[in-house]
Order: sequence, then C-alpha cells, then structure tokens
Amino acid sequence: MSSKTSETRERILESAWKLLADSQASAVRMSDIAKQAGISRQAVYLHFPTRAELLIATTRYIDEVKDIDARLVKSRSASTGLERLEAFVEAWGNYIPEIYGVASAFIAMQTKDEEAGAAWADRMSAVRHGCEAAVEALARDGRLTLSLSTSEATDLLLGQLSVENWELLRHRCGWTQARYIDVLQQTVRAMLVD
Amino acid sequence: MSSKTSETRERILESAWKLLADSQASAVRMSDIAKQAGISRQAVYLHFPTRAELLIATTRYIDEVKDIDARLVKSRSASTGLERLEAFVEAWGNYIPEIYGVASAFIAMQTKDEEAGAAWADRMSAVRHGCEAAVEALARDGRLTLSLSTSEATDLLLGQLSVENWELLRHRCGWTQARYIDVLQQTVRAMLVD
DNA sequence: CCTGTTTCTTGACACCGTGTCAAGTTGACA
DNA sequence: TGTCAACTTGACACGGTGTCAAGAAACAGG
Repeated sequence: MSSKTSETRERILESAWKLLADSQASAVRMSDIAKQAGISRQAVYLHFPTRAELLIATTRYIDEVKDIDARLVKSRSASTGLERLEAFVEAWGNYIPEIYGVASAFIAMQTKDEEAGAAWADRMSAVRHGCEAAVEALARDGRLTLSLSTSEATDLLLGQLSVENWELLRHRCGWTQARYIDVLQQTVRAMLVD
Repeated sequence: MSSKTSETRERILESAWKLLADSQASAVRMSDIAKQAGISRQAVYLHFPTRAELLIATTRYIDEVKDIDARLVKSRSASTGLERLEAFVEAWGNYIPEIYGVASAFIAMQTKDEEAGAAWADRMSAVRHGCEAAVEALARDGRLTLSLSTSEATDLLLGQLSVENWELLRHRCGWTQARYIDVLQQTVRAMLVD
C-alpha cells in the first residue's frame, strides 16, 4: 500500500537525480523523468504537484542520501576559527558536485518560478548560516580582517562558495576539484583572515 | 526610408533596455517590448529574427550609449599593475549596474538557448581579457601571489567580478554600490597581490 | 473469490510564449 | 499614379507544463 507509493516516489526522485546529474541541464522535462522511472508522465504528477516541488524533493533526497550533515561535523568541531573556515570550505566545496545538477536546474528556474526561487533562496540561507558560523569563530579568535563586518565577511564567503563560482572555475575554466578546494581555501583566507 | 527603419529599430532597443532595466527579469516578453515601442509584436520580428538576437543587439546598443571603452581607458593607462587592477575593478564594477537587466536576461536564457549562451560567453571572454591584462601587469611588477598562475588568477578575478556575484552582494545582501567597489578592490588585492 | 480502493495509464485539452505565414494597409517618393 | 518598404492583423505550429476524465490493474479485507 503505502510502501508501493513511496517506492514509486523514490524511483521518480532517483530518475530526476540521475538525469539532472548527467544531462546537467534544465533541459530535463517531466516526461524525461517519467520515462526514466518507467512510468507515465501523469503518474509523476500524482506524486509531485509541480516540477518545482519535484526538484525541491530531489534536493532533500540527495541531502539525505549523501548525508550533508555528516560532512559538516568536522567543521563544527574545529577548535580554531581558521580550522573551521578551511573545513567548511572543504566540506561544502566537495558537496557542490553532488548537487550541481539539481542546483543548476533551480538556478535556471529561479527567474520564472516564484516557488523555485524561494526554495533555492531557503537552501542558500542554510549555507549562509554555515558561512556565518565560520566567520564568527574567526572573529572570536580576533583574526577577522578589520575592515570587514562579520555580516560583510559572511556575504563575501557565500559569494566565493557559490555554485555559480564553482561552475565557472570547474567547468568553464577547467580546474580540477582538488585545485578548486586548494585555491579557494587559500583565497578565502587571504580575503578574510588577519 | 532607411532612417525610418533605424528609427524603429532604435525604439525597439530602447524599449527592451528600459523594460529589462526596471522589470529586471526574464519575464520581459517580445510582446511587452513591442507594446512599449508602440508597434506590433510582428514588427519586432521584422527587425530582429529572434529574442536572443534582440538581446545581443541591446547589449551592443548599451555599450555604445554608455561608452564602455571610455570607462576602461583609465585602467589601460595605469602605470603599475596594482593601479591597473584597481581601476579595472572600479570601471567594470560600475558598469555592471548599467547592463544588469539585459545580463540577467542572458543568464536566464543561457541554459535553453544555444545562441544566447554563445553570445554571453563571448561577452564574458571580453571581460576576461580585461582581467588577464590586469593580472599580467601585476605579474610583470612581480607582485602576483606566488601560488597562482596568471591564468588561475585571471579566473578568480573573473569570478569575483561576475554579474552573479554583484547581484548577490548588491541585491540579496543589500550592499551599496560604493561599498561593493571598495570591498571588492580590497578583496581582489588580498587574493592576488603579493 | 469477489469487491472496493488505491495506483497507474491513456488520451484529450487549456495555457503560455516563441517564431512563422499570408493578406491587407499605410505612406513615401518618383 | 503606381510601386516598394514598413507595418498591421489575425491565424497557426510547436514545445513544455499542468489539468481532467475514463478506464485498467494491483492489491487489500471480508
């Protein structure tokens, strides 16, 4: 009964994830997802009222499977602000590739769809909290650049760690993931520390 | 005759510019532009074959009216790399607000429209050349951070000066334009110099 | 086994925006 | 006066989202 429902639901989420991951485009239509899941297009609408809500559910699903929380443990338990900052850059920077497909679908949709925009903004505000915590740890250590308020420093860090910036460096400029993490740690440190 | 043609053409470009500037959305349709210009939707297609080409023409029009070249003179004539970098950040950073409307329309369109993607990439490669020139001037002075190649430094600078980053700081985080320029000059200097 | 409910399918349709087409109007200028 | 270019009007195709209704299939519980 209910297990059947959630089984199909999960197959839809897996399909959306897969298609978004390797087609990596907003060119993934509802019918593509249905086909991938081996069901009819209408069946998808029985589980998710709109494309936006399907995408939202997909991010949540990925977060669960890839255990975003576990990845952030190390940064939360860092003893110094600097360590926390570097651990956060590493954790989030290495998480971006996992969510990139669905993230870019969101970014593309944002402009047209109110609901999608709100969902993505919400998600980004969670990342912002992570940035803020690292910046505040830095400030407590007295190592935050004097000319920046914690809020400004948080904003800058968020911009540096944005999916758009990752996409620019990794895809358009051809950086490796390892180099991306390395350089970003160094960059963010130069920007915010001391 | 031809003056009538180019007069209408210009009215279309002005209309597109205006609508993109204050609606600041990709929600600007061909019919909106036509209405604003006081002509029929089809007349727009007599001057511009597709929406993408209209947007491309609009950027060129803005570049001309707002004289992007004149704004870059100061950075090109700087005597030191550092001066050149700061002048470039100021010139481009202050130009972004002028083109933001049409830029965000391009960014939104990029994913779906091949042609628009290519046009925007082309435009960004022009900005990249500006970044590269500043970075190379810095390298000639021996002041470029050792751990970065000139190409990597250029990529980072491009990301920092991206329209997306400007949007984040100015719109979503509420920075003033003056503060944006100030902080970015400082940030970019910390990232790339010495 | 039969019956009722939930899940899914099939196929139709409305809506919106882009781009196309064809026929008709207006105005300039020669 | 006739011709040509710019523009209008109104229709249509296409692709994608979301809706609706009728029926099929699976799977309970009695």
